[in-house]
Amino acid sequence: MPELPEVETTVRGLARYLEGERIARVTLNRADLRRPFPEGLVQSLTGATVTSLGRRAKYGLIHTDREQTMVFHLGMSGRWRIEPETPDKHDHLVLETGSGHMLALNDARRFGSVDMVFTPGLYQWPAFAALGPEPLGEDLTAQHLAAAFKGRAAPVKPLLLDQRIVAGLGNIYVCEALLRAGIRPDKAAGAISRKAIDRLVPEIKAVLSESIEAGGSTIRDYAQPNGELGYFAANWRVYGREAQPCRHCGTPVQRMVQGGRSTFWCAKCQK
DNA sequence: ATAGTCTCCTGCCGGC
DNA sequence: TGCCGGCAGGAGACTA
Repeated sequence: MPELPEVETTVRGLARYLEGERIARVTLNRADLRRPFPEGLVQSLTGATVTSLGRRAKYGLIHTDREQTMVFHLGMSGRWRIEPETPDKHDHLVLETGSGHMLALNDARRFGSVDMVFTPGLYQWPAFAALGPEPLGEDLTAQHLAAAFKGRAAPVKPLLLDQRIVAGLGNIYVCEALLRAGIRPDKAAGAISRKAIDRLVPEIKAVLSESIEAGGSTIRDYAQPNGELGYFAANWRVYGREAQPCRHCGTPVQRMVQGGRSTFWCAKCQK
């Protein structure tokens, strides 16, 4: 499910149930996701009060009053289920708050992760230290991307999925941003003009912002027992639309595989 | 350093 | 109906 907008929407939804709340009970229903749950996770969280929530790239952050932050990643299939009416076999970690809310981290494929990190050193944590700039922040500039692309023979699309270059983009929004900027996904990154990069940066920010806004407007859905939080597929211009007309020019959308992952693009709009 | 491939895991969908 | 292959939002470990 989750790219940056989905994680952001998830965090905002969780905040309504967790911010200022004491965690009364933590239940682990298995020992691991992608990696084992951290040692002492239950003990670290139980009795702690959540001071605030946040997000870095595709990671959600649950800060506690013990200088410990629970860092979660949703992988491919992760989601939080709010007040689930019935347990699900993929509810791997369950939090119960002092005021009786129940929140279940559900992840069928278990590509996600949970870590507890010392809050004051959070951004020196190795996984975070390696991340590139937040795409919605001021650090993602055309200059930054131009420097990252310089001399690179690799196609631009897989490079934009590299979290060291931009932190938070995933397969869907990279496809969408490249379409909007009119850049071929298989163009060598180093061959992309500064002018095209100047178009790309605002389109990255726009597509992410629009998606967060759409998510925010349907945040009510998030609180439903099934915990579904969909992508806003109706707004996609190319992703998942092979052979359907490009929403800009009507030409059938193409699909190709790059690095083992599907890329959707328009041969007419993207040069 | 860079580029490309493979893998983890489960669920779903389409074809036969 | 049931089986099988292919595909899926991510990312890290490999290899050349």
